[in-house]
Amino acid sequence: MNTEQSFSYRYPHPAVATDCVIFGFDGANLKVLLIQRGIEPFKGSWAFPGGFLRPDETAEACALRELKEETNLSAAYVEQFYTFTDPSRDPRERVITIAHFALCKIQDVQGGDDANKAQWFSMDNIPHLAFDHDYILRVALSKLREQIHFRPIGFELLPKKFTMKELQLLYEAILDVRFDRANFAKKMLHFNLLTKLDESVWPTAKREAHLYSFNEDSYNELKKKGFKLEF
Amino acid sequence: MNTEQSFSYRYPHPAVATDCVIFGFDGANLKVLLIQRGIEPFKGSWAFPGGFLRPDETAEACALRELKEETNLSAAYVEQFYTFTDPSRDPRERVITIAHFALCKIQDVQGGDDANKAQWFSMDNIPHLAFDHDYILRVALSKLREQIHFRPIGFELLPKKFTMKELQLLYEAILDVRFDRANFAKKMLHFNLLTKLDESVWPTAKREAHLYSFNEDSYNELKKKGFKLEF
DNA sequence: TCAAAAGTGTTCTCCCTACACCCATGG
DNA sequence: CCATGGGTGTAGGGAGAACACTTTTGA
Repeated sequence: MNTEQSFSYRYPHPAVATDCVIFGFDGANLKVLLIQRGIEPFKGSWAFPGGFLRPDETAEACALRELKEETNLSAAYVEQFYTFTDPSRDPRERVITIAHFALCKIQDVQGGDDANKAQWFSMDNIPHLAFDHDYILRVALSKLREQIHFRPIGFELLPKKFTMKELQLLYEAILDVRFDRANFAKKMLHFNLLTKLDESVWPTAKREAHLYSFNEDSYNELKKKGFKLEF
Repeated sequence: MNTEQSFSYRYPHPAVATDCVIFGFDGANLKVLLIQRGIEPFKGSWAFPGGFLRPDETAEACALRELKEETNLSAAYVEQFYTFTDPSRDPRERVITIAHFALCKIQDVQGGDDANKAQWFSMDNIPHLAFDHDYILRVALSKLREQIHFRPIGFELLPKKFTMKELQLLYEAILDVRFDRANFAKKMLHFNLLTKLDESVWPTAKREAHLYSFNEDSYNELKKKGFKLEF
């Protein structure tokens, strides 16, 4: 480090913010929660919830706080994925943003939306976003796709109990692929991450389907040994 | 975004820096290039090269500039991997650092080291580092291990021409595993990323070994279709 | 002459793939 | 009674793990 400059750092400090790309899953499509901006710049445009870093909080704490303030979500899984530093990405002054993605069970957020004009959008129907948020979204999705190979974070998007079909639709939506029904189930059950419950449901019609839940203990076991989810 | 605060952002802005974890490979061990600090705080301790973000440069440009200034390296592969924001990570004032890792061919850097007291350290023999750089190094290594599954960035650490043995040792060093010689070669050749050259060398002793080079064209082909390197 | 390094081949096993088949239900 | 969706089984192919064999050289 060029330590002479450390104390007498003569350049103006940029503002530092965090943004939160919130993913959800409605049973068929991957969704993103957006907020409509009330003031300039980009008034009326949709954007990710976010805000400025306070003196005593980490980026993650900031992201969680903004999440709570703007969407009433609290316990979602949050992970920092990239910091965007283009000098002209904010027209007012220089703002760098530490971007996070959050995964949440979509049913939790139904309700307290109206105040902030928050709304879920399907990934294939996203409006043009404020600032460089279009770009940020693309990066977020590609990082989510990478991460899903190392941790079963997909489960954060599902309710506690879910059918094999729902799980498959989720992975298909995230990775934008199609799987063979039978083989997907076999592969998933191999990992020993799922607990087959005694309950079952009639999801849409026709036949009943078993319910599964995610087994956190098995996951912690697997983590120690190291493992990879392959798709 | 809480836009009321955007203009009249009343909190002091933290200083923003970049740090560069520089990985190299000497044919046997994974190495990290460290710089000995000349002034307080942590005077005499080893740390990563890094410095403060200037008003008109991106984080990546800053990382490349610091790399050049402090180690004379220029064309290494650089990738941002995490931003560290703990409020007390710098004892002087609040500094957040956008951390990058750089991969470079170790032979390129031999030479212009002395001025800055730069030195290569083996991963299994790292001294206690300044600031939170011990922690940053652990994160850097784990991100490097993740990335190596999606892009063949390992080749950035090898000279233009290399033997299969060297390639294997590199992957073994990065992932800290052992591979079967025959199976590793078969797997690598399957990807079609390597060009077998007509030349060969006597690496250490005993028998001659074929030389290979990394085939960028095949890699770009593969990227379009999407692929995974599995180990 | 022997050990080490490089190149090559072989076998076994397991898992992924691609289907096929059954069952239960609602229309 | 038939289309649909859930559950399960199976044959084939391919890839990885383990290991054996050969060749060439330096000590």
